[in-house]
Amino acid sequence: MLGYDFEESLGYWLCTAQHAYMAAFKERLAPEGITYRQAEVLAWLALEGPLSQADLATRMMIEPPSLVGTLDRMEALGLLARKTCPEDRRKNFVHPLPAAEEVWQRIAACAREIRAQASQGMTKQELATLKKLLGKVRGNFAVLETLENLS
Amino acid sequence: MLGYDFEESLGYWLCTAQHAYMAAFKERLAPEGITYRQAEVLAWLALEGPLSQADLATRMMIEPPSLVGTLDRMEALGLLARKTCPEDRRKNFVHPLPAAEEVWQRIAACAREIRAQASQGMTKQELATLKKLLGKVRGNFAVLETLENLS
DNA sequence: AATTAATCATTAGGGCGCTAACCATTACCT
DNA sequence: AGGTAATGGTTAGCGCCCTAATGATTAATT
Repeated sequence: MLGYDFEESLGYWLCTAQHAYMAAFKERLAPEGITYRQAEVLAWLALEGPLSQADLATRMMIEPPSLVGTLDRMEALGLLARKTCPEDRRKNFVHPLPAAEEVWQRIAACAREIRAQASQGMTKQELATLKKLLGKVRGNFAVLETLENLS
Repeated sequence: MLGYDFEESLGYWLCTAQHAYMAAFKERLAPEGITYRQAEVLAWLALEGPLSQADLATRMMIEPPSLVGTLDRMEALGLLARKTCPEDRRKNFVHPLPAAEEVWQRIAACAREIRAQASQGMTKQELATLKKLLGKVRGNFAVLETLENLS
């Protein structure tokens, strides 16, 4: 039967921890009437200003087609607007609308709460170690992607 | 603008690390003609034998309706069969079929490879620390769920 | 200048997640 | 026994992920 032993696997711990984190985040977001991905769009726009859809998709680590539906819904909600770039008329720049500002304020508060809750009972040392090791995990896979891009 | 600073957030590291892990896993699984969730079904059945759909959903940390489609597809592929339980005719027990065995062998090998790659360049100490801290994160959210269940 | 190649957004189609609502079956309870 | 939960699986409807293919625009080539 070739037992696999989930508990031993790093993937298991990674998935359950991330699942718990995201579930808590989504739960806090629900009363605000917004989804996680919509919140992330507002976050990136708040941080970097208007972005093209391709740039936004890169930052969110999804493919451009995956973004279309989310932007459609947010546009319908009056949270943002797509404006074609005059210099390159292929591009749409995504602009947050005034209604987005107050929503973003509440969302950022949620994010900070969740962040604090996630690291409860951890020393600064432990937190730094955790981030460092998670970065190492990501790096262990990123190497391969780089090599693939060279072929 | 109330900057949020993604890099500082534990959630950011958690999501990117998990994303890299899962992307690599799915990529290895694709040539086997199977998806991640289908692989997970086979894994649980291999570990615990036939399970009801509700029990399977609990282990996979999803809701029972989310499992229906995946099981339908696997049944169509001839990987498993649903059999109604004689003692409680509400329940379906999910049984792996012979075709699933060879698939599971290859999948388990993939899982072990990814697992090894994820922890490359880490000492046993670091790995243990990482698992422990991830467990702590999960625990920080699990507490709340428990309290909610009491209300 | 005209053709070819690359880039951007979108649609189409499929996989997987959720909640709410619906049956069928079983458990509980007066 | 008979009515009322509670449980197990399903459907319906929506959100979000992917790849492959399309149309529009811009860049690069010859």
